[in-house]
Amino acid sequence: MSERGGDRSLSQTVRAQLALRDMILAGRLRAGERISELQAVDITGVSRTPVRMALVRLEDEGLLQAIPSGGFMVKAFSERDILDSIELRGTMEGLAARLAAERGASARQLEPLKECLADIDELVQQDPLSVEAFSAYVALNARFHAQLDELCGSAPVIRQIERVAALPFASPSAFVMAQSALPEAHQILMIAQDHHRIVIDAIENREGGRAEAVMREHARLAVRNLRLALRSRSHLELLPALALITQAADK
Amino acid sequence: MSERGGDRSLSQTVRAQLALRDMILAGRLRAGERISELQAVDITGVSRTPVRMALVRLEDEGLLQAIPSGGFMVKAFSERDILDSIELRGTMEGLAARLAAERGASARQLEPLKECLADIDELVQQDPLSVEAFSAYVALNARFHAQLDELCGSAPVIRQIERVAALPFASPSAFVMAQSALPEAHQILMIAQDHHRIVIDAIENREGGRAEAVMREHARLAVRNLRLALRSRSHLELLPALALITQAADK
DNA sequence: CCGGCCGTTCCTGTATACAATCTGAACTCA
DNA sequence: TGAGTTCAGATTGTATACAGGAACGGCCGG
Repeated sequence: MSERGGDRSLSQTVRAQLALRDMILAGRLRAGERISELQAVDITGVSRTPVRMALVRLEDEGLLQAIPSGGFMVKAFSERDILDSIELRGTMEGLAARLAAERGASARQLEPLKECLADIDELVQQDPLSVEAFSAYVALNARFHAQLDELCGSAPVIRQIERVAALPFASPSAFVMAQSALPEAHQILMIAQDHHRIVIDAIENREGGRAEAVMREHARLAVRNLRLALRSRSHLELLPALALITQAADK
Repeated sequence: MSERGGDRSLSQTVRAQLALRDMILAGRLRAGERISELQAVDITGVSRTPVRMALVRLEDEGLLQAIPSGGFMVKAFSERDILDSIELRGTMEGLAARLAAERGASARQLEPLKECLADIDELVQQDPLSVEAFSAYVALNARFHAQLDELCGSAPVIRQIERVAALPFASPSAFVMAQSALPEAHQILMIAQDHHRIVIDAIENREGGRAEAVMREHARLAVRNLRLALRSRSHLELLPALALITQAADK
């Protein structure tokens, strides 16, 4: 237990990146706060070179912001930034779905999607969903979205979707865990699953407009989840990403 | 003339980044080719640390691709990647225009846009457009798009648009210069300007759907430009970005 | 008492040395 | 002859030393 960063098979750069990201998401580095390289060295236990690399990577991941005079600070997000990021993801996933529909997807390509669909179906059948069920849903949901995005067959589109979804509050499953204690949870999950089913149907029938529209609306479920969670103030500790929100983001 | 990289006021990292990007865009580093740090040091004349930084930045700019075992290679793009990137930009600019329309833009905000519109009007009035006029158009067009994107008031949206437009073949003015010798040039420019006018009108009247649709179609003009230029095979030297296209992009 | 100037201190940007890993080729053995 | 192995070269990942510059505090002058 002499090394601090955990698994020694990872490169120092990746280790530093993970450690710093965890710190930021945990809210231990507050938004707007300048994060010096030396400080990051102390946190991560690696030397300045990989720390520097990790900071650059976190910057274009969107969690850090470069300071003109040099160095980085933790980026501040407004609530609106979050909503816009979700809308942005929905728009791009809508594009991906439309392209998939217009260009056609073979039965072979659709098969894993349908399997995923069935798995989720089975999951949401249980009426009182356990926390473990929510966890499983998050994983399956992520897989479904990834496979769906792949269907468009366009590397640039996939790349951009991944970039947006890398933000902790814009990923398809960002606020799923937050609803695990809400009464509306089960209903929302079933609606989400209906969207999943519809988009596959639309792609199968080459209905590009329908596929696009449903994916856009699908993303907006995340907004509903977020609003519900914020309103009921329940289990906010399940949303570490909210530490990044500032009431008045300077921008 | 002792220094190689040019302006000494820029940081070594930026200098290396510019030099390497120029080399790539000029096609002097072919797509798929591995680019070693030492080689980059030779090219740029700076030491390995800033070179490494520049390589990382060029990777998330999208021009380079990380090799699993370490290092980077010049990214290869298919013709379809280019078309998809343009569609992607159109989709996101459409989102920005829709948001601007839905959220409303004040007369004060719209004023610079209208000025830009008038400037372009004046430019496209000349019937045989000079090469200088095309250059001026590129600048004005870039300004118009930047201001339009800003109108949505959403930092995440603007950020993503900029990331896509950073690709040399996806920017709003990527293929304008290529048409400077085409007979259809003047007509296309006038159509583009009509799109500009329509989107402003739509935003002014809070017609979100119309604003979005016209921006999507507007981006597709770039596809037409590209196709025309490729078909006529004229002035391909005006399109340095095409050096990145490979017939069969390995992906 | 307040504002501007100067020095100190910390921080980032850059260069380079070292270590570990990967690549490639030649050589040997079945 | 072909495949496996081992060794050499090169290349990347990491650490650290050094230099330039910016932020901060104290001091002096008004």
